[in-house]
Amino acid sequence: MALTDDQTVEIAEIFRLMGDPTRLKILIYCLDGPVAVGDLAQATGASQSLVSHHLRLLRAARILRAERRGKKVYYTAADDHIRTVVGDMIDHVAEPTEDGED
Amino acid sequence: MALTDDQTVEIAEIFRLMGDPTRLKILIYCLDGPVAVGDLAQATGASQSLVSHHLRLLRAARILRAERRGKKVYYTAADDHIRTVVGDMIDHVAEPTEDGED
DNA sequence: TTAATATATGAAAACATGTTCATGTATTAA
DNA sequence: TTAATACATGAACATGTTTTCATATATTAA
Repeated sequence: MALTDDQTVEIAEIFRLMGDPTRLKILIYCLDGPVAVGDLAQATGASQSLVSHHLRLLRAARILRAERRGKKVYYTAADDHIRTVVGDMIDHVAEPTEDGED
Repeated sequence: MALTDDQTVEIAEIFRLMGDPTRLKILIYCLDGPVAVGDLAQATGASQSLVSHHLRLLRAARILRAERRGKKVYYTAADDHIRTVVGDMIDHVAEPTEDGED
């Protein structure tokens, strides 16, 4: 399968956003269902401000989607592709390597 | 599934490495079989030096593996998890979004 | 050995990113 | 309106990353 240059850059951008530990933690917490910003800050141990900054990037890239309910804003994974990619990577790290070089 | 902090950081590191366009191009070219460094430089349009620098990072993270044959060094994807993750992401970009927000 | 080819590497320049702090906006309740 | 809660954002600092350039190492051939 051949990708255009734009598509490659687009994919790289998504991987890049997943490539920061704080942001990845936020993303993983949002995989199973909507989580409020405050709860994400608590769960990750990051400041509310930092979580908001990261959420903005994840939202802009359509990795997460936001939904306001009253005072709180809840974030969820945008689609199942995201869930699958992260799930595969978790398998990659959890399982032993093919060639036994662990 | 709960991940340790170390595992999260490890996964983020792999995503981060996939998150640069030049590096991702190199990785994608290596998915289907061994490719020599010079050919990667030609295919990506990057300098030989830059390709080598990126290859070192991808090799160190066990995303790619190197194999020398004579004067040339060939690089391939280290295992099928990598192929799957990149494949899923290609699907993610190639296919329309679930909610039609395209 | 010398020359030619192929790849790797160290240092520096140019650029990008994560984080904090202070402050701004939105929502609800009194 | 005022106060309280929840989240968002701009500016600045600190740190990290990508890229280039020059040079080094490895392999083969003459």
